[in-house]
Amino acid sequence: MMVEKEDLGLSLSLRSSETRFPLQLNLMPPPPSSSSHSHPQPPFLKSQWSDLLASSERRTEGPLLMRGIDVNRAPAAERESEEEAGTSSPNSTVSSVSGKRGGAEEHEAERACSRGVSDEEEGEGSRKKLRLSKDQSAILEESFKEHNTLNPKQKLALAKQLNLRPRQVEVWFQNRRARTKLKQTEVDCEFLKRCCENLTEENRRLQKEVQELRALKLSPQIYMHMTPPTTLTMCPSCERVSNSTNTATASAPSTVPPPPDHHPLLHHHHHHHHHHRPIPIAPAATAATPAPWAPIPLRPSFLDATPQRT
DNA sequence: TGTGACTTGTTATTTACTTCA
DNA sequence: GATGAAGTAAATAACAAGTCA
Repeated sequence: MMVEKEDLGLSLSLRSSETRFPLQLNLMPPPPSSSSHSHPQPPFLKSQWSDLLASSERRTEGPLLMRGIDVNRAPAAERESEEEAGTSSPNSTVSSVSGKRGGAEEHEAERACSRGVSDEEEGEGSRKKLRLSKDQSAILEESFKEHNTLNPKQKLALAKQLNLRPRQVEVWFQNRRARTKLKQTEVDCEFLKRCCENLTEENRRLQKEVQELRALKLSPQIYMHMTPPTTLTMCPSCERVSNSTNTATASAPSTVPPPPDHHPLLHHHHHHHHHHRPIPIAPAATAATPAPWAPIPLRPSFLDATPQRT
């Protein structure tokens, strides 16, 4: 299933109700919908669909309302049939006809039904569109906020409530999911761009700082005034001097002058529980030893790739 | 431009059938 | 030969992605 395909890790949060926190990437698979995926919908009875087809055919005989809500309004008998079919033992997967499901016919029937007009009336290749009323849209939106997928029962109930065909409700939800996902992808993309910019700036700043520190450490004046790191060190907190090679400490206040150029970042703050350890002022990284502050690439590679849909 | 409807491809599930111990 | 488990192909539904109008 597609949902599983998106579980590769960068699946985006596509729920409109989750856009209140649009920067969140949904790395988890969506909750298993209660749709009939795991419990396939029982086939509609052929007789019922024959009736639907017949009623659909009959509609073409009378005057047609091609626009507005009337186009969507299914005959009462049809709606009844749909509801009956949908609510009859949804977990029953046994087909009475030699194990084959009548799905293709049902699908075809529903599609024919969903057109609202006959093929003759429709003309070649034209797509008749309805426009949902505000109320219908609002109810659909509300329902979508609650659950962005519909199980057959919900679909039928909603269709009945809205005087729409189940197929229309289904299409609306499919379109809604797709467009929500698109918007969410755009939002996430914007967020990632901003993240990248921030990180780039941060990286630039840190690299500059590293360069300054290197310059300070390499500066000969500093070394002239600095005690070798293996001899005497002083804890800046308690001003005790210790020898790095032996642990004997001088209780007297240190007479070692502080380095003239005391950069705060060179100063390793010592807490009292380890204040007698020497301050490790390491020599500058040589060419042989790679610097631990190897620059981070300014631009993550994943942002070079344009966001593409799978 | 927004959106309802459609087509196409993918995936999961069910069922019938076959093979084998 | 009968039987049950395991494997497989076909049919189907639901969905995403893309497109049309």
